[in-house]
Amino acid sequence: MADDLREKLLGFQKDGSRAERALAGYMLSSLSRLPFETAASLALSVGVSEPTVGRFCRALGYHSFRHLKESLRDDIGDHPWLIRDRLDEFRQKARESEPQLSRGLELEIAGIVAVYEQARSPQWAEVVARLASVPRIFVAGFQTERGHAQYFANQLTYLRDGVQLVDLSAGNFAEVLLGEGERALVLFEARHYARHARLLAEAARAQGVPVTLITDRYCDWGPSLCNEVFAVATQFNQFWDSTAHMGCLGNLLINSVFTALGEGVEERVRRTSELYGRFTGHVGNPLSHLAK
Amino acid sequence: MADDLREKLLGFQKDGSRAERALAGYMLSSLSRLPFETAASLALSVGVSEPTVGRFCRALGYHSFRHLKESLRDDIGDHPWLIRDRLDEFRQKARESEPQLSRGLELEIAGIVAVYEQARSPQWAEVVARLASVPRIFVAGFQTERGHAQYFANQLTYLRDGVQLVDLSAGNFAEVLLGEGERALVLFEARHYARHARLLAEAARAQGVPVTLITDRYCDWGPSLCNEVFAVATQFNQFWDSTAHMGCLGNLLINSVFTALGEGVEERVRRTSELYGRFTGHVGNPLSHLAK
DNA sequence: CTGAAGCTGTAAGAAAACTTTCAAAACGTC
DNA sequence: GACGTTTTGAAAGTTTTCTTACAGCTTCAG
Repeated sequence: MADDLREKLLGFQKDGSRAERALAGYMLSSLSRLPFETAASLALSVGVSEPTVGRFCRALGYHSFRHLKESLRDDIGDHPWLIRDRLDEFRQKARESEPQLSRGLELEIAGIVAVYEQARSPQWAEVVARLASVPRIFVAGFQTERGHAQYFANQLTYLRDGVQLVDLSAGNFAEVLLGEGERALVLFEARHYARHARLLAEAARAQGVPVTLITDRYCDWGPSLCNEVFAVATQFNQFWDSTAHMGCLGNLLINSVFTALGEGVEERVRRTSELYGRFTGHVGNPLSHLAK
Repeated sequence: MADDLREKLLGFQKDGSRAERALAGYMLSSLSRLPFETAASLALSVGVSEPTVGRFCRALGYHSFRHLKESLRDDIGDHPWLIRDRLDEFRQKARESEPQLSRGLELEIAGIVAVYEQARSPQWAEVVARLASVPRIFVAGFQTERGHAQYFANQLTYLRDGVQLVDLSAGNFAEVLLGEGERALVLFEARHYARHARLLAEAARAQGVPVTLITDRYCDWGPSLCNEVFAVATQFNQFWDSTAHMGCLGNLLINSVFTALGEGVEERVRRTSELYGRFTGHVGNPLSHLAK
């Protein structure tokens, strides 16, 4: 839509009336500051009246200036992007028949970008260093997040020794809390299933075990109990929350650990995957695509 | 000043009251979307009341949420607010130090777009119709894909009766293959762990059970054995494949089924989530964000 | 268990943002 | 320059956003 918007603005800048040209020009030159503007502030800056701004927005195809801003939010717009054509096409086709799908896609992309942005934070570097060095790592997740924890633990096991998925069925967290030596805990948690995760985090903290939390944006206890908190987007214009992006983040984390571990790790990956092959019959080498 | 805000938020995130922690956390994790928010939209997202947002802003030293936004504009002038600009910035900054990260993000976005494209296919509509109508649904996944299967089955159980995760520990697939009545099978599979999945698909096909396969782009047996095949991207310039996007696809599928089921389903979701609450202590209603 | 302090939400009211109406100004056409 | 059309702004109205007042709830010390 921003793509759309930009082109329309350019059009008005050429062929519009006096006020329209002025507005279009100003908006084009300060697109990135638009979210902070209001119809009144724009009117003042450009030197037109407030109703004119409103009319202009309607001429652009929006309902109001508010609506224009709204549609700018999370809109990846006219970026010269790798898949731009496909994205454009999708959005165009979906906009009429399934607008909520198009909106969901935008939110999802924004979520992924946010994940990758976190991978460049200092926090991230700390966790990676820890997961690459500490002798024992525990991974936990409850309810639907158990799947993420399991996936994460599995993958990490390919890279290094001493990774263990925390088992709730014992009814306690003895393995995490009573162990000896340096440890670290990685916790997957989402809003609706906080109880166990929180208890575990509290206990781990009390034991001096560093805790890394991967959660949604609504966790209110994470920062006070955990060493690092990474929040992923969970609302994609769907009927309820999805924690799928935790998988993306976890995966990216694994990848960083792989890089941090350096040389020797590839050998371990090969051996681990051989073992899997022997006992459960998988096919191929997970590193095969690197052998180019 | 923006760092000021950031630090204050971090402080509240740790030591604030319940509402303050929640607000601070949410605001920190979506700082770049803040200009698009309003006190009301924030309140809705975080699950607090509107006055609480106002009070919190005053505690942060601003006069109102409007005022906070206002000063954001001046203070972090060149922080990218539009997702397009954030992408730009990410690519630019990552290009020198972590080029593979930037490339990974591009691939990941392309993957998500591809997932959403599939949601508009005729195949998709067929699966959705089936999952909304058939009395019994079996979900299976092996190795790392078991997590996805479990997540999918859990979510689907919120919506309807008769969903069952296939258990491999029995050593056979009797529940799927010997049952009576109309059934459907949803299978999560990835390249390296194909054996079980393929056997199961073959057997199901022989029994006339329709099979929906969610897999990577390297599955060569899917189309000949399954009624529908959805392939997700799995290579994101990382040291090996990630099946995280299966979570996105599965989730989108669930959402379509939700829509297809129509009216009555919301009541079931509420009741299911009550049960979860009673037995495992989750917090809140997964549909709460729909209560507008 | 009790009471006080602090936190939070509801409901109603104030302020801001936006729209509508209408008349004046600008523009183009003859 | 006169006339009709289009564009624009002032003023008043509507909706949205934020604040205030107050009461219920939670928490925590005694």
